[in-house]
Amino acid sequence: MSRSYHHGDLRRAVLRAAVEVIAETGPGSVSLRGLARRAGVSHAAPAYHFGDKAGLLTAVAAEGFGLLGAELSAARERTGSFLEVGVAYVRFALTHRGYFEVMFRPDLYRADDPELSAARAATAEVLYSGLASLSDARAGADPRVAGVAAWSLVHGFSTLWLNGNLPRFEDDAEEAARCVARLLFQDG
Amino acid sequence: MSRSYHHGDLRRAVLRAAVEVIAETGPGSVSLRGLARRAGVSHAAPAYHFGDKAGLLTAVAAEGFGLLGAELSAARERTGSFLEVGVAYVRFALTHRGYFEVMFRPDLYRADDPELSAARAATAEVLYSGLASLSDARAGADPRVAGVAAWSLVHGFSTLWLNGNLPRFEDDAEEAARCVARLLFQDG
DNA sequence: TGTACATCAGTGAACGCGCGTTCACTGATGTAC
DNA sequence: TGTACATCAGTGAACGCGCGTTCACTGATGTAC
Repeated sequence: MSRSYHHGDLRRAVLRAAVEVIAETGPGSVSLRGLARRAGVSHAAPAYHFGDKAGLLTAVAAEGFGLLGAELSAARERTGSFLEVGVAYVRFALTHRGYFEVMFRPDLYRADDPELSAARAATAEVLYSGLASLSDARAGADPRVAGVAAWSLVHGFSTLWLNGNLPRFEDDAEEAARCVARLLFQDG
Repeated sequence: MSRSYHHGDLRRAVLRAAVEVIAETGPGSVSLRGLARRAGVSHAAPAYHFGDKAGLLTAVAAEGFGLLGAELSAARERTGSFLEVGVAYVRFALTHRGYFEVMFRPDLYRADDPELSAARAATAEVLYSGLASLSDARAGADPRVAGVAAWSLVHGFSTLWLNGNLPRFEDDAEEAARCVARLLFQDG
């Protein structure tokens, strides 16, 4: 990538900086000037590209939903297990903290952005499509309720772990998540 | 309360303002000057009392853990049901958002503060003491794992609901939480 | 009961800082002829 | 192939703002005598 006047991929550079900063110190400490500094571009460049902070975080969230959807799909195809889809959700949260911390905070971005909405819906589809097998196992359970339960469990585990609230009874977060999820997803 | 030079209960006034602001716009938008304005005191007063923002949020978290512990205890004594303790957790999160949003973000406060640690430990005790009955029902489950599962479920539900991520398939969050939790806490 | 003094809670002016935003600009690239 | 011009990506100086912090201060309260 030439170090000329035109950066070439300023958008990527700023997004990368954003995800790094958010993973380190949370979305609250994102400033356009700070990202510009980290990405090595002029302080006005992020605003030039993304309009404002909400525009930037919208792009982060959209990209994050795309990545999450891909990882959940891959886990389902690789293992055929809904339990493992849940474990993949936790793994995503822990390894892509910079995305995860933004995605579920719609107050931080423009939730009606069409690109974001599409990515979000595609991800939800993956999550919910695995539910048929789960609710078969639990006779009579409303699949929507079962879906929210599954989502709540893996989401809660992820946020509690990320914020350092869980007793570290396992070094391995992924294995801990699997044990925990097994109590709800008994097909595992 | 006299409107004299000495406020009388400036500490309470600032804490109340903080909890209100956090419930409205999140902990990121707390500023000491903003709280002072809202509480009707001089801009330097919050720093005078709490030292800095972390000191203020430490006080918020400590008070929050005290309130949560009391509500969980009350729910257990009122109903004798671990399921209802979980529902009370969700109810607390939704009705005391200003506290809840701080309590599980130890990066925002001084987690080693003794008063806070005590309140936190007392709350954990209430949560975990109900686990014996739960793990009896699930033969062979490690009670620590069962505890983390229960906590993850109600915590995840609370945060997803608060941030507007759950499809509102029920108007009544508390009843929705009860349905969801029943899938894990089968004693309900 | 009255006076003097210390202490304590809170004030408000002043400071320097990083921020978002604006805007005239500049340099590279693409297109027409 | 060469020249002229338009467009587009990014710049950098300047602005006004709200913030946290400092510090000399003030006014109320408590204590000693």
